Amino acid sequence: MKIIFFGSDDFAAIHLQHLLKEEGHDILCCVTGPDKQQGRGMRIASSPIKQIAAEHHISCLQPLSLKESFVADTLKSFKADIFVVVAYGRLLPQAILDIPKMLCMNVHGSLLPKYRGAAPVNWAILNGEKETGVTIQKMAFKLDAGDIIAQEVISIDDDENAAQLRERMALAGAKLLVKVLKEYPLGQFSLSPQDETLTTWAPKLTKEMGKIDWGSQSRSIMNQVRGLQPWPGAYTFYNGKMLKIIQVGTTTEGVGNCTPGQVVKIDRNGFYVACLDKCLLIKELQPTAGKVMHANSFVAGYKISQGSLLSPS
RNA sequence: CGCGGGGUGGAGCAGCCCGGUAGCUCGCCAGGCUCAUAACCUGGAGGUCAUAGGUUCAAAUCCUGUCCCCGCAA
Repeated sequence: MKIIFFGSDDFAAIHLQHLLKEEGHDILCCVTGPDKQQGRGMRIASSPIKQIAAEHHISCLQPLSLKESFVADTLKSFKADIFVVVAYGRLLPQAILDIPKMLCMNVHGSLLPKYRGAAPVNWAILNGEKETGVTIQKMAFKLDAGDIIAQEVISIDDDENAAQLRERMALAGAKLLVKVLKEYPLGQFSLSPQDETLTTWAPKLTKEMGKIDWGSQSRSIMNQVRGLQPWPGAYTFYNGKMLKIIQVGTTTEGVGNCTPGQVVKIDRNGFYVACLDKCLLIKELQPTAGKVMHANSFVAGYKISQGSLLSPS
């Protein structure tokens, strides 16, 4: 099939790679966001999609906006069968959606109509879901509201974080995508409309969401730590310095007379911090300017002891 | 040239400002105590102080260059 691929991040990259490996598909062009200055030193970085496209000698469009007039014209000139859109990061105008012969297809990281929006994987974990999934939809102009072509349920492991889950889902999504394209070579996809009444949203994450309130339930803090990986990460402060909390575990340890955020106990596994209901075991963290380290290393070097206080600022 | 932190035995840190003995918590090895232990006691091994040069009687420490790592911000 003649395909034009829209995407930007690593999640999209995995899908693109699977399509490239598959016989019978012709990736005519990739569309991704423009290069921008980013990262330490503000160097110019390009998306993983652009890099893969370059390796495979596929042309790459990086329009600032899809409304620029040359974009639609260029895309039309390829006479593609399908547009595949994965984590592209911006809405496709109707004028673009109408271009491909068959349709625009999107892989979304949730079981639509649940978790429509930018960060479905993170929100599933933040909300403590036990399972989520990937959905392939025929794109409509309304965000993530298209008819469903295929879905696959994926269970969420109890201490899996969003980065790990996302990687598994990218693989599952890529395989499902390849399968769907193979099953319907003529584009006669089965389409089932979404039940709008079941719609929930997964809006973009913010830095602010990462701030840990030790006065919350330990389970919800654990979900926060898991769900905000790798960005923005859950963080707290010790002696005025920010600590990113990378991995935690549940415990049965009570909080005693300790106030939320206080270190109740230290042992081989890490250190135990008082939350609202019980303690949370800190296993792995990262101080500012430091690398990710085991809690024990942190205790050794930063002189954490029973009664030390982690605070929200 | 976006802002900032850092590279010191296997791990994490202190020492640097104010040059002069290699320090702390832990791990590791050996021995001891104990019914027993992730506990406790004693002893031990292990470091070109990132790297190149400079200043000095003397540099982890002061000056200059280089490499590498990380946080913020975007």
